[in-house]
Amino acid sequence: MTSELVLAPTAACCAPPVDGVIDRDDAERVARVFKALGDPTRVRLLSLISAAGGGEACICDLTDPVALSQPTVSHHMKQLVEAGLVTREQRGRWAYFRAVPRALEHAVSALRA
Amino acid sequence: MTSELVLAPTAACCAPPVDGVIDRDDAERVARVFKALGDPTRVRLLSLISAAGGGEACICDLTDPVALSQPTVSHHMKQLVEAGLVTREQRGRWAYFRAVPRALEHAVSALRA
DNA sequence: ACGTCGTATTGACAGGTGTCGATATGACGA
DNA sequence: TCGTCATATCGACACCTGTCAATACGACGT
Repeated sequence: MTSELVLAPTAACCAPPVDGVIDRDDAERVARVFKALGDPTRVRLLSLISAAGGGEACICDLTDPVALSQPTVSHHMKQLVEAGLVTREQRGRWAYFRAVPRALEHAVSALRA
Repeated sequence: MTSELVLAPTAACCAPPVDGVIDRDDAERVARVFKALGDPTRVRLLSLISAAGGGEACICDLTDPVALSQPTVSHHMKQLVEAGLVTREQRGRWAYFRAVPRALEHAVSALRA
C-alpha cells in the first residue's frame, strides 16, 4: 500500500466521494452504454443503421447483413435502444431505428469526470 | 423487406463489403474495447487510475475504493490491459497501471468508419 | 373477417462472466 | 535461507448472454 487514495471508510454504504473519480451510479450508467457495444454484432448493427439511407433502418434491412435470425436481431436492437444508443419508431408494420447522435460521446465524457 | 442493403451473398464466408459499414474484424476489435468497459467496476477502476497521483496506481491502491477482493481486482485489471485500455508495469513487488491516452477515442472513431 | 407480413416475446440451451477463498509465484529484507 | 509482502492463478459457484425455433402480436390489404 503506497498511499491512501480514499480517506473515508469505504465498505460501509454510500458512494465514497473520491475526488475526480466517477461515482458508482454514473459508472453503472456509463457501463450500460459500453456493455451494449461490447458485442460485435451490435457494433455492426449500429454501424449499419448509421450508414443506411436516411440514417434509418428496419429489422428486415439488418437480418441479412449480420446473417442472424430475426429474433436475435430484434433482441440486439432492444439492447441498443435500452442503452440509449438508438431510437425506435413504429411506422406501419415496420420498426425504424436511428442512431442517437452523441450518445456514445456522452458516455465517454462522463468517464472523464 | 423494403430494400436490399447488401448485394453479395452474406452467409458464405468473408466480410461482405457493405460501403461505409464497419467490417467484421474491426467490429470484433472495437467490441472488445467496449466490452472491457461494460462493467461498472472496470469503469471505476479506469477512472481511479486516471485520477490517481502521477496517473498510475497499483492493485493495492484499488482494492479498497472498489471494495472487492484482491483476486477480483487483479482479474479486472487483466481485462483492461488485454483490451489495450491500460498498461501494466512491474516495478519491484508492485504492478503499476496507467491509462492508455486515446485508446477509447480510437475505438469510438473506428466505429464511425 | 381473414390471411399475410414485419416484429416482439417465450422457452430452451451452451457458453461466458463476476466473484470469492485457497494457493502459487516472485521480489524484497533480515 | 527464510519469512513477508504484492500480485497472479486456480477451482468453484451463481448468474448472465447470445442464439435459435416456435409462437404471439399487430398492422395492413383484400
